[in-house]
Amino acid sequence: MASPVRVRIAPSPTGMPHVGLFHTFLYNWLYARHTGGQFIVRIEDTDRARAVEGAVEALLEAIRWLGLDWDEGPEVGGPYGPYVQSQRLPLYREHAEQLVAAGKAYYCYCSPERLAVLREQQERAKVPPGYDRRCRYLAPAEREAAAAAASTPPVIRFAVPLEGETTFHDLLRGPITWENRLLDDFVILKSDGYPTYHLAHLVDDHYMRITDVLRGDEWISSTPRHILLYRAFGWEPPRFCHLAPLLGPDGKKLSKRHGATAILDYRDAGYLPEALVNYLAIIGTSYDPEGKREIYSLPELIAAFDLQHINKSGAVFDLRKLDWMNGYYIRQLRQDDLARRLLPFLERAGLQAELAYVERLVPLVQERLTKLADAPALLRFAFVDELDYEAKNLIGKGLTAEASREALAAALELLRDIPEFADAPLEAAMRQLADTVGVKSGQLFMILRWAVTGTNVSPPLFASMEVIGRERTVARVAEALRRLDALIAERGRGGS
RNA sequence: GGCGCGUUCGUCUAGCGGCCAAGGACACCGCCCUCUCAAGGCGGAGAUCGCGGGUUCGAAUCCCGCACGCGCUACCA
Repeated sequence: MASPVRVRIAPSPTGMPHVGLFHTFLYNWLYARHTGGQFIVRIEDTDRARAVEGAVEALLEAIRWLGLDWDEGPEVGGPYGPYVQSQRLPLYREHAEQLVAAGKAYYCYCSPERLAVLREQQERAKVPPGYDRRCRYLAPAEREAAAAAASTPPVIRFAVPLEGETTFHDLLRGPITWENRLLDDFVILKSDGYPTYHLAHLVDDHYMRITDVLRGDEWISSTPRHILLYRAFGWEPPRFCHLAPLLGPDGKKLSKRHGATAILDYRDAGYLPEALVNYLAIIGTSYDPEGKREIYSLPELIAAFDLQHINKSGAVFDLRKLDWMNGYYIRQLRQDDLARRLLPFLERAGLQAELAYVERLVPLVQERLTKLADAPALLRFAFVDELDYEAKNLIGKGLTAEASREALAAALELLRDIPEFADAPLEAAMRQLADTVGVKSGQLFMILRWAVTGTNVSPPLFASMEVIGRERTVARVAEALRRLDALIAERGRGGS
């Protein structure tokens, strides 16, 4: 390759960074890493009306959380900075005026009101909407009069060639041709002095030496304008690759109304960054020539990434597959690693614990978790002694209250006396006890499950007992016995 | 309306003229394992490759129409 690949992601800070952005982010990033090129982050904050406080910070935080990075951009700087467009304003004005001086752009004094009326008329007349180029043909005297009459500063519009067509080559889709007459004279510098995307991204891409633009396919129809602008400046355009969007379940472009789309929400819900990266990377493309493998570490993704295998059509973001993948990644984690990651989720649920204790809990839940945030519900019993359940649950399925009580009482004895209070011996002893008492082991176990964990869905019973220890187990079973006795007594008195 | 892009199981994908009466993954169903829930193992159902024409000995793969979906059509990106 002639020169190293330089790609960029150029988000506008108008909200919390979401999965769609990171899908595009990842493709750019992987492309840069695969080719040994550079990856740049540039903040496109030229829309002052839609700016959102904290969006840039959230973006950088999300990048770091996912385990990704950037070579040039905010915080790290670089040779072509600044990397925030609002800090480059003079550059854009200068270039817009340069085009005006060359007769390739012009000041437009039309008011928003006139433009609105114009658009309305065009809609009614069913003609393609677009600026009617009134200011393009103003004589010098008329221009002065218009300038004097205008209440706001003029915008600068690009003078699109009236005839001919513009073609560009898309890396994914081949040549795409547009008739110039379909393009109107778009604004490149707004009246507030800020550039529009069309001007700003292009000037920056040029000076930042961007070689490849991988962006959403909603930009396809704007690309001919960009090509025209590059030509007007006499610059060589970069290569373009327009990516299909991520879709919601309804087949429309993924957006907030589809539910959780902010990357950091996924972090807070207990998704692992490596799982999210893997899923985001895999969706819309493929890495395996056999078409079978889907689990890839970041280094493996970098090695396997290939522009040629990106799909041209939009892909539905499937939460269920992400869930599966997240659970898979959780299962692969080392115990101490999972424990460390679980800590904040337990804490947030009000379950305080030492890392060492959580490490002992991990084997109980590791293969049962889809998300880290699922852990507190499953492990609550290991932190809290007051269990909230109804006494009638202590009556075994198909058993009488009395028979259940007898089994529970016998189990309590056993728990007090058993020499080794551990998983295997406990299970063996309890099976034997069930036999001698005359209940099925499954019946006994469920009674004990309620007694010890307060639910009917829990981690394996005896391993759970071992972890919370003899003392707490015995106390809970004793408490269960009291509740069952109370229930039996109440029934004896004629209660239901 | 105009212009553009797209179209393989419910979803993500493999496929780049014969190896495809279309393979894998998620989800779903069944069986096994099993102290509940999971995990795991095995198996099943699921796409006449949007439709219609061509080209070819042969098309999911090439060409042309049509349909449908999505996108753009702002002093938003």
